[in-house]
Amino acid sequence: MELPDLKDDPYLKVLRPLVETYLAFWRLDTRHIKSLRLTPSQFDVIATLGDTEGMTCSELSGHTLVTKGTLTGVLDRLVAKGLVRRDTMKGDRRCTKISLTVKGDALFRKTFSAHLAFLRPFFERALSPEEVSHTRALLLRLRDSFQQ
Amino acid sequence: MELPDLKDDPYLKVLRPLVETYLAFWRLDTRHIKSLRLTPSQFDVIATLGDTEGMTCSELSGHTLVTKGTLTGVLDRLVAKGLVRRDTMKGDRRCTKISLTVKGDALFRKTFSAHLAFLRPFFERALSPEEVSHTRALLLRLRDSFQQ
DNA sequence: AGAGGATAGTCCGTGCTAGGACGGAGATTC
DNA sequence: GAATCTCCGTCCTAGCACGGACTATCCTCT
Repeated sequence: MELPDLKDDPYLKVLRPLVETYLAFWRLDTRHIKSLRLTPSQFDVIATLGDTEGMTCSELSGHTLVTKGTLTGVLDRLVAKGLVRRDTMKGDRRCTKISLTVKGDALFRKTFSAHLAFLRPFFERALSPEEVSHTRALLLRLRDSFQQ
Repeated sequence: MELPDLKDDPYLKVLRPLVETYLAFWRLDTRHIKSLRLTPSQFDVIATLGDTEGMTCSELSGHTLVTKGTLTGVLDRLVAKGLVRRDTMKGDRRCTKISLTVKGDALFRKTFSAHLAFLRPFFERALSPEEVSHTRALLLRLRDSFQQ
C-alpha cells in the first residue's frame, strides 16, 4: 500500500487505520453481496433503485458510487439478468428511465434489509452508541478536510 | 452506493461517513499520485520496494494491497517503464526477486516523502493530535470487528 | 528414489474504474 | 430558422480487482 510505517508522524498515524478499516469493511460487504450473485456495483444500483419510481442514468450515477461511463456496462448486465429495465422517457428523448423489474424489486425486498442486518452486529460489537456518534463526527471532519 | 440513508439506525450511521471519508482520501491521494505518472498500485509497489533489498512477488503482494494475480500486470508495466527489475533467485528457481532499478530508486527518493508531506496538512487541519489517537483507536476497534 | 503435497509466479475470465470522445437531443440566443 | 450551448447516454482505452486454473519447482515422507 501507499502507506509505509508512519508511527513517527503524529498526524499520519490515522491514515493506515482508516484504509485498513475501510478495506476490512469492504471485504466483508463484498463477500456477503457475492453470495447474492451480485457485484458490489450491481447491489449499489439495486439498493438505490429500490422504493423509487426509477431514475435517469445521471441521477443514478449521482446517488451511487458508479460513474456514468461505468453505469452503461453495469446496467447491461442487470438488464441481462432481468432485474432492471430501461425505458425511454417521454418528454425528453435524451433520457432513459431506469427502474427495477418485478424480479428486481423482489430481490431488493428480500436482500436489502437482510444485508443491513448482516452488517449491524459488526458495528455493535465494536462500538457503543456514543462512540458511534463520536467516530462519525471525527470521520466527517476528516472527510471535509479531504474535500476541502 | 450500498449505503441507503441509515440515520435511523444508531449503529449503522457510522457506515456512510467511513466510506465517504475513505473515498475522499482516496481521490485526493490518487490525484496526487497521477501527477507522478503512476497509478495507485504502481506507487504502492514503488513505496514498498523503497529502502529494501527487493522481495519476491508473494512478499510484495503481502506488503501491498495488490494481489498476486494483479501483481504480474502491475510489474510488467513498471518493468516497461524501467523502474523495477525482475531477477531470478538463485537457490529457488520458483521465485523471482523484484527490486527497484536505479531509476526506480531515484523516483522513490524524489516522490515518497513529498507525497507524505502533501497529505499531512489535510490531517492536521481536521484533527488535533489527541483526536488523531482517539480516531485511530476507534477505527482499529471497528477494523478488528470486521476481521473478526 | 518416488509419491504427495506445498509453494511460486503466470495466465485467464469477468467485472469495475476514471476520463475522455462522440452523436443525438433539448434549450437559448440572435 | 440557424448557431450555439448544454445535457444525456454510449463507447473507448488503459489499468486494476479477484479467484481459479495451470506449470514449474521444491520439500517431505516413506
